Amino acid sequence: MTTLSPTPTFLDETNAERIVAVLREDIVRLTLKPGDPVSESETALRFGVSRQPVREALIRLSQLGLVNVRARKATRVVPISEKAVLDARFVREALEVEIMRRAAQMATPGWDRELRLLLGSQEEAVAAQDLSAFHALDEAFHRKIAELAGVGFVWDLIDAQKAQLDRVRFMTLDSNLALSLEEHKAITAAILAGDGAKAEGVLRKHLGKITTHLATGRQRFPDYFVSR
Amino acid sequence: MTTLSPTPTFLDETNAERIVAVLREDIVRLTLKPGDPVSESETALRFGVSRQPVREALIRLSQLGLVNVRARKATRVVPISEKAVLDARFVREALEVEIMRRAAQMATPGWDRELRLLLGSQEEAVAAQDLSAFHALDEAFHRKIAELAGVGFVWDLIDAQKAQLDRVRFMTLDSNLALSLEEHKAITAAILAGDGAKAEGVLRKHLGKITTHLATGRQRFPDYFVSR
DNA sequence: TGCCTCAATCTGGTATGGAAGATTGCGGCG
DNA sequence: CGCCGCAATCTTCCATACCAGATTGAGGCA
Repeated sequence: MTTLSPTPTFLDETNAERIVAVLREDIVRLTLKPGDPVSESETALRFGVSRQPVREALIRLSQLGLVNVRARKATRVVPISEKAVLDARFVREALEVEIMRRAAQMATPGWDRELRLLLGSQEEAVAAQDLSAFHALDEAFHRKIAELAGVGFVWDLIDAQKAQLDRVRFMTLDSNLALSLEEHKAITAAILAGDGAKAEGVLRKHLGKITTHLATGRQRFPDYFVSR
Repeated sequence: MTTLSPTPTFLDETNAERIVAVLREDIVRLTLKPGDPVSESETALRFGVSRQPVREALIRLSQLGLVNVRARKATRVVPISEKAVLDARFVREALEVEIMRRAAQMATPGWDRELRLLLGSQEEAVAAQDLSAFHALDEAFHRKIAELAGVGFVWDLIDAQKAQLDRVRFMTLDSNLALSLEEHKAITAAILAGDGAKAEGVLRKHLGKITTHLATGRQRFPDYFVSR
């Protein structure tokens, strides 16, 4: 039974916001499976609140494309759609390519330390084969580059897209951490060298892996996908 | 007094959705000015509904970055922030550059007719100096390219960003329609010729105009902007 | 057996009232 | 005159009740 943290009442965080965070995690990690119904009243019971904050959380999640809310029809976790995933990839790639270009232009020697720090932590995660740690560090790495390039805001958008992509990633439990780390290193080197085109090329390949994950994921969990 | 269309009840469109559309337009067209309070109860009275659908509309608008909803503080139209506008431009440019590249790669002779049709309508709007018609056609043109490139979905994201940009545009009443039309023609030609780099170049310049609008807008309406 | 009908029960959308924190303005005091 | 405190009034957030359409399942009929 998930209950809302009664103690911290973190700043002014509202119930609805906490519910969004929990449900989003449930959906991305496939605890709530694609197609599962997410009833307002049941969810309200689960969190020990009324329907209202749940309802508002679902509105937010629907804007993230994670649930499908229609009048007088059951709200459901949206099935994974190949098109939606590829669209999300398109958006992420477009945004992050531009970030890479900008980062390569702006790079200063001072960046070296910050990036190598993150790469070091990734080394450890790879050595320990700690998937979830690496996943978190992966995100931190990409976000850090955006922040260094002065467009940290953009990462919030990418994060929204990533929800679609992460569901696929969690289906396949992408495990080639060493390769990802190598690509991160290549990206870092290209940026520090001011070679935007190189960074762009590596990034596109880096992100392209989602297509193979998509195929294997679809094979392993066909009923998580929208029929076509 | 704005009242909700009582007749159509368009499909299953909900009150909250209609309110979103109206308020968004009010904000983008500066009928609701940056900093203006948008009270739940007053807005409910205005639309002749209860506070609940208004509240949900405000949640959606806050996710679009148009209003600022905080617990127990007055909800207000977010002031225009130079950074937010430039961020929105960054996002739009990144996405649309990628669309242009893709469009140039995929272009077929069949596209010619569709695009020239829109350009023709724009000619008329320019001749009539009909700003709002041109504005609508401008959006239709960019959206059409995205659709032709098979990524119409992406335009929904751009549309969300455009809300920030359009507020500035409405402040300055950008009137150099002829120049915009010329750029549209250049973009069309580049795409049909398969010259992605050329299309990208023109587009970047096309979108770059926002910076001058930002300057003049800030000069004319300083109190619409966030202080810094 | 198979299908059709209808009622019980589900769904999300809306209305309303109350609660607690924020804001505001007035009145008293130094 | 200026400042402080408090009460009236605002705000959003949440709980509860009700509504109409959708779904479902059981029962009756052919």
